[in-house]
Amino acid sequence: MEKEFTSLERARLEKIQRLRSQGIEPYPTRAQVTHSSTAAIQAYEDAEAASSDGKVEVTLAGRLRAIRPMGKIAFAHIEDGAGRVQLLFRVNELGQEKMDLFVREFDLGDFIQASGTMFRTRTGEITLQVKEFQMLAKAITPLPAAKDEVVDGDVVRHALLSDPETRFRQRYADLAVNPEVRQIFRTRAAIVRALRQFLDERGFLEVETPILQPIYGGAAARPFITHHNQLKQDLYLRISFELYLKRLLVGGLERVYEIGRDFRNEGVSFKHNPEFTQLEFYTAYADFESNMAFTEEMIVFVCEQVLGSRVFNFNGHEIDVTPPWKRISLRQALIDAVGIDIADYPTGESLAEAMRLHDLHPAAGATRGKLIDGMLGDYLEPNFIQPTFLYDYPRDISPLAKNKPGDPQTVERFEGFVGGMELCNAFTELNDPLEQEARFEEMGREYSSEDEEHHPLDEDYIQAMSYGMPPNGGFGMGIDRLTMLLTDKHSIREVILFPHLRSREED
RNA sequence: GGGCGCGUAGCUCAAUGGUAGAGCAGUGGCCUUUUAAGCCAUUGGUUGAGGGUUCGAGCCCCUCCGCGCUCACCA
Repeated sequence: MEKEFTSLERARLEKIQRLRSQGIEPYPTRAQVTHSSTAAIQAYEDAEAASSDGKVEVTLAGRLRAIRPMGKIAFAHIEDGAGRVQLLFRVNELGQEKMDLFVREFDLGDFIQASGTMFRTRTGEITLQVKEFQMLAKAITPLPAAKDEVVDGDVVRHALLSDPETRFRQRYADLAVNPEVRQIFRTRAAIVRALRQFLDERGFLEVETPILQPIYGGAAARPFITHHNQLKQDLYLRISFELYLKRLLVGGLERVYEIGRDFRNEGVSFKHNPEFTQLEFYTAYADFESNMAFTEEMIVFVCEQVLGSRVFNFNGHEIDVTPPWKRISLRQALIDAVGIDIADYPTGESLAEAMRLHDLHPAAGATRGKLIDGMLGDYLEPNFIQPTFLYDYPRDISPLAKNKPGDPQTVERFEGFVGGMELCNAFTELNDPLEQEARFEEMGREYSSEDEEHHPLDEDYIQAMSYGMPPNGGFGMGIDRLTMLLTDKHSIREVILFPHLRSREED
């Protein structure tokens, strides 16, 4: 397919030709940089404070974000990873030929390098007086942004790229013109770093387990299927790490965690992307109860590391993660919210009938657990704005969790909610191999084999458990959603660098 | 998958069914401390794609593509 250039791009291609005809390489191999933009400004301020006469000589590099030619002089701003700094080009300093070169052939978006002396302009802005400059990389396509304005020291961008489709399809352009987008991903990295530090300091071992799996499991989700050609074997992209991580407990690794990608072949929404990042950890001799306190401690640690605060704003709410978080049983929460005591309805049929009496609409053919889960999502989750642990879940939607003693319908499990979203999910892990096998078979009966959430029986997992698995508590949390909370973004696409979009048809 | 909305210049946006426009960017010119610099001139469009109605369609109708919101779905 022949690439078609716009008139703006053709103008810049002609500039490349002109540069080359003058013996100037528009994409030189190397740059020499002595200071970042902010470091150069700092160096000048330091020299000023010391009232030294020593001139601050620097070589800076960055992307041209503003040019203001005024005849015999021209002001420009370049932006680098640290910030932005003004450049002053003067014909007296450079000569007419170099001045013309800059004004005629350099464009917004080009990467350039400039050397000279730092000084302060009449308006007080610390600026590089340019003695030498060169092109580092010519931009052919103009950046999708208008010029910047500086108001009281703050950069105000006009006509900034806002079309979500372009922003996500051409995330590089979004990042290039929207600095706050870059900040989201710095925050995201800081969150992951804080989680690792927290777990590493507590004796956890970070591990990696298979992404390509012969049997998927550990969650109720439809998998992506792929194929190994040479082995002639279908494989699944993992939907969770759970079953592999717990195998490691059998092997004597008592505290393990993994941060990585899960893949679920389901609909996309503001809080669902087909691939997303998950943290899971498993702790021998822990249980769901101790995991609640551990979760509170971990989230507080992350917030303090990343935000320097336990309080943040999300979607117009001030959220405070200071422990203890609200704790309420799923049963009690549903009594409060919809007036149904699930303990009174031991079967799916009776619960569905009760829901109809309360003018709710039970999904046809759903199991008791799925009905409860449905009410949870509709009537509980959106209202859990402040951090809340919901605990004691129905057994039939939790096939890997251990029974609550004395209550055969309920398992020791909790989910943590913040900002009206499920953030994490944890339970006391089932470690009885015979019961685990029975649970898988139970699932097999209740969910038809056509059901997308049908759980395949992982015999090797049973085999592992039969060697003896220490009692343990497991935990899973969506990193994307935690990032949404800490950056006050309300769509998962904002916190994923390259979110999934439908392919565009070539024409 | 259903419903609602959106798609116009590189970006942000206008345009009762009646000649497709503005700001910024671009191009040419003036301009030696500006900062969305300013001033003068000027280029730029298959209005997402295709079909239909009409004397005439960016606008009305149909199909398709993409995006958003929402519902369904989602341990």
